[in-house]
Amino acid sequence: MGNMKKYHHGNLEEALLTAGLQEAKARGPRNLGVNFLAKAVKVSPTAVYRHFLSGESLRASISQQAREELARQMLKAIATQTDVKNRFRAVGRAYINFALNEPGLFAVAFVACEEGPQREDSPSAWMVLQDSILDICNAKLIEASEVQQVASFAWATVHGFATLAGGSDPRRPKTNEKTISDLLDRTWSGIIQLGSKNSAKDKLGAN
Amino acid sequence: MGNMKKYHHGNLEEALLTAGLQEAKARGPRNLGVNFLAKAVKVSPTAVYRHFLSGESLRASISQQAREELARQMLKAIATQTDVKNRFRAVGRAYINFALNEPGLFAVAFVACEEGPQREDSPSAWMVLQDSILDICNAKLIEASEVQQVASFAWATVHGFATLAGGSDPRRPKTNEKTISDLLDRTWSGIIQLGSKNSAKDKLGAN
DNA sequence: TGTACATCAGTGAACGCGCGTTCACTGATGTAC
DNA sequence: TGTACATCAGTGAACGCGCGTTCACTGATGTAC
Repeated sequence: MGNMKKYHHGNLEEALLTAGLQEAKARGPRNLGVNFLAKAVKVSPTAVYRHFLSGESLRASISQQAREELARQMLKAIATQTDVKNRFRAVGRAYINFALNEPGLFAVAFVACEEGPQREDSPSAWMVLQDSILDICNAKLIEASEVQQVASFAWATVHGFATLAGGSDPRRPKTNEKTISDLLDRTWSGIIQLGSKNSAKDKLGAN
Repeated sequence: MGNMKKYHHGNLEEALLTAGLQEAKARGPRNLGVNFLAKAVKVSPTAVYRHFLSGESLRASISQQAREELARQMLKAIATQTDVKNRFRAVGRAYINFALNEPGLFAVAFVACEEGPQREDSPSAWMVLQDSILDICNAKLIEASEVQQVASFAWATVHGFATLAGGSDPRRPKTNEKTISDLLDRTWSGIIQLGSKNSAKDKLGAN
């Protein structure tokens, strides 16, 4: 078997997703269509519809896999860190590194899909990031009421930098160590602000 | 004249851009092609090539106009503010408001164009934001050496939030006043960090 | 243990569509004499 | 002031292409008896 030409493919669904991810790595979201991917896997376009409702849902699945790959890299980066602050930095850095090292995958991960995936992301990049914020809360550096706001802020900063730095704009930010480290420093400052929101209120006046 | 059917259109270039922006407002980047826009302006597709080298360069021009509209709204928002901090907040808020109020235009403004525009953005959203950071520097709240880093950080945060909040992700951040205000507070904290980088270094140890 | 048959996972040809772009052309405009 | 002509800005038909999707089909697989 193995190299025998088989009529039945074996695991076409997985093969399509793999081909999609490979193409995403190489060229981004441009070619993630039914005909293209069917050709890549040496299968007729019709066969795709045995495994996906439509081209759009195939794309949604590929996009989800890209997000999950991002989440895995974030988990891997966080694994070795114990300190709350370092855990957050590791998450942020992994997010940014993913965007810089795999711009195609990153773009595909966040293309606007008409159709959402039917299962939840697992692991979920958003959850990994939020968990790192919850850790900060557990360490009493922020309050429970702040968690959502902080998560939005942190996510926005990291995602924005990743998007801009990985883009084609001539004004795009530098991507050296210093810039990224500085960005995470400033993000950390924004997260804990002036200790906590309450103490900030006490120490400062209005505005 | 006026409602007379003219063979010569008059100002087809401008008409194409206007139609493109209108379509961008309504439906985003999906339909900004030669055939579609030619039809919208009631002109044969070929006529487009009298004014643009290719469909791609037409798209690049539309995208540029969208960015310039963003920049104008930022300028308008900043006009009434004198305080450095409020000027920055106004810029950031205008950026976010634009993304929320005109998601189509915002998406078009930042689509990855293969081909860059031939003239510089004018006004340029990036420059407006950077100018607001320079103001902060002039007010001695940050140092000249920090300006680029701060600009990257501020841009990333605001752009990231705008992108995520305007997207379709079910986890997307809330877009109420409180969330946005909090985001700008935290961004401000990150900008000025602990007063200035030097004083921070003095007060804190390594890491 | 072998055979009949339902089910499943593919094939291959064809569809209509919109895309960007080209061609040879023609109607309108403006300028030189 | 009128006419001839170059130039410019459009027309309309046609290209090849890749897209998503459908159709009637056939080869392979697995299960019942």
